Amino acid sequence: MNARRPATLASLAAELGVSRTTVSNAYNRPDQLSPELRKRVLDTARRLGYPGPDPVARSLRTRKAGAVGLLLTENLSYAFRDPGAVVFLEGLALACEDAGHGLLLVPASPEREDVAAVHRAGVDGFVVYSVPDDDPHLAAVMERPVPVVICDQPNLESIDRVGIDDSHAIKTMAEHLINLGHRRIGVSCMRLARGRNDGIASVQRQANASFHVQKARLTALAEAFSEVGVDWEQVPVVERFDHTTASGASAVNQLLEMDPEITAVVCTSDILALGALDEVRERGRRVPEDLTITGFDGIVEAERAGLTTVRQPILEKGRAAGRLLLDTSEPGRPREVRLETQLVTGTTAASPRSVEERWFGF
Amino acid sequence: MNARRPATLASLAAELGVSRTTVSNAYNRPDQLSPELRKRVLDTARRLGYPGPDPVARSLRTRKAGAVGLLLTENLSYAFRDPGAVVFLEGLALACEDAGHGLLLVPASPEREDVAAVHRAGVDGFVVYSVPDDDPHLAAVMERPVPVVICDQPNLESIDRVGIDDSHAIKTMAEHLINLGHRRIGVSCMRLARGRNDGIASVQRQANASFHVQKARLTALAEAFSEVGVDWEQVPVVERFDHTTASGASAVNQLLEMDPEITAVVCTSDILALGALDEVRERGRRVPEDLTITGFDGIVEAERAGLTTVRQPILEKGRAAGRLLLDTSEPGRPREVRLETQLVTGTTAASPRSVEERWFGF
DNA sequence: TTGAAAGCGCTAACAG
DNA sequence: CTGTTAGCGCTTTCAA
Repeated sequence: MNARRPATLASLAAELGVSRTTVSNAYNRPDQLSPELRKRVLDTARRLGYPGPDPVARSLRTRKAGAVGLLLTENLSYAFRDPGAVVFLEGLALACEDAGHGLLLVPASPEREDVAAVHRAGVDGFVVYSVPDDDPHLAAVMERPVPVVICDQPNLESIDRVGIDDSHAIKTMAEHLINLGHRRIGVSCMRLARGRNDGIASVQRQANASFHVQKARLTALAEAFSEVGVDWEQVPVVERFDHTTASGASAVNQLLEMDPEITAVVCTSDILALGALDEVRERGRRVPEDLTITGFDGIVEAERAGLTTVRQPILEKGRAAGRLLLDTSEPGRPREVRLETQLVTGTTAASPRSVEERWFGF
Repeated sequence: MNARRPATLASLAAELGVSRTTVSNAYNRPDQLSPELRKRVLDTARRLGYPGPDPVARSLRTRKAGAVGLLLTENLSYAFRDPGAVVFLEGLALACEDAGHGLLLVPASPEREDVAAVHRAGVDGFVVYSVPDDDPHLAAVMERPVPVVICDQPNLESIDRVGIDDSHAIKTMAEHLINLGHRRIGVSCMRLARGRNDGIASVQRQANASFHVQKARLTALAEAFSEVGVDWEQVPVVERFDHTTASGASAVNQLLEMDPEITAVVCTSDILALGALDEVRERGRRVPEDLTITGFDGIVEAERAGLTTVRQPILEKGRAAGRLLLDTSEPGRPREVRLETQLVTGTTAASPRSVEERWFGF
């Protein structure tokens, strides 16, 4: 049992004294041969330990792998550590499941530039989840002669895409804060480029960001606040490479150091915001009384914490990406799915208190 | 760009006037040809839109897919909804990553018996995560001539395995409860067989359970409590098919209905326990004052809730499974990795109060 | 219903 | 350093 390379379709056919076609049909086209013969074939197969047609050989012949490849910026394992990514995966898995396809997670470390894994992947198409414009893995994916769907970023012409209107989404948040009276803010954002930079993100760096989504959000924030007279050049923006709550914590500290007078910290993700929230409270400041903190994504952890944030339908993004990829009818590519977002008014944003209030309490 | 089936290694070779070997070497053995020639090959490839060697054809030839398959009991998407499963996946992904292998999630619904996906999977081996003894998908996996590692269950001779000592683990919990003075308990457990059964699990059903892990835990509980004079036949045990907090909630209700006098509810998973915890508190009972509730697994949500539980190293299980599978040296199979567990004394278990105390408070 | 012929696209000896 | 020879194991017209 479980012997190596025991029998092939050909050897089975020989053993039975029938043609390979017949054996193949026994497995793939039951209606193409008599039930008795089929049974005989299958029985003999069992006896010989023939495990059925080799999937790789079959794939080569049929040009179908029955699997979807997923490429993401991060280490494979990261996908399971980030709540947003997990939900995206769930949605994608749902779509794959429906189509009877497997989901292949392609190992693509952001550090190591090992594109080989992309070349090795036996898949019928790729879903690319939120990678930078200049990602070499993405380039490798694009070379493969299979359909590709990109989620979130980058924003390539001629490629199917699913995402949200980041600019609009964060503007609803900006307006919310502006209406509350905030004019002096700080921004905590995610990685802006492939190179690690944990610190200030200059206006220059913001403009050159290779992560389209982050760039769009920063740009929209700048626009919205500029309109009410804020000089964006003066707004402290800090960037963190790792997407963790620890990053969120250190980022908020840096912001507060750069400008202790800020009344609100806008985070471009819930993870960063949750990290900031914990840190700030731990250091004795009250949220939202002393400081407003907002997030982006709408993950369940954020909801649980009462975070004021922007909710995007992450599960739907995954599902839509999978469907788009697996949809055989091709009604004019490139296609685009743009999902709706929604401002979630939690308990971490309030009007800034006047300086007197801050010093003297109520 | 992105044209269909544009060029093959052979056509490239013809175009260049060299042999296929040379082109192959250009990709796979850079040291086997002059840098100039290699460059010429690669340049021409780019010009012709040749995407590099076809991964499937290569796999067929080399008999390596560069991916490991994962089979689990549940729908693919479930894997991302269950915190324990997510952590397991993370560990497995870590191991795959290290080896540069992809991770293929094989769609295997517990309801639909579609084994085809297992046959289609182009992988170098399978990790099987916690499936019942009689799972048809498992049977299909076993037929494939590739290495297999089983995690948790079932407990097959001749197959590499990673798991914990379930019997010992839950006994530490049983002893803890017994020491606290509990003698009248109820048990909430997970699915015992492939068929859906949301309700009482008779002693008979417990004995016939096809999920080895659950069975081991129940058996060990029965032993431990029998030793102190408890008649296991009288202990209410309820089973839930879906592994959700909602199941945990309904299960605890059913237990309390069956025997309002129980002082502790032992759950065989943290998810069930957390569901029970919420439900019981919502209905006005205090935990642990009025009722003790315990879990199993040690997921972070449990820790956060202060659940008294048994922690098992889930991440390590995933990683160990991956390593075992990918470990090329084969020092005498079948091998087994047995991980340690640890009783976590949280705040949801305490000594049962006497009846008087219950009625009259302190 | 069954069989014969013709590759799918590639790599791995081995010989030059 | 380069080419020749032989398949990997299967499916699929097409004809019998």
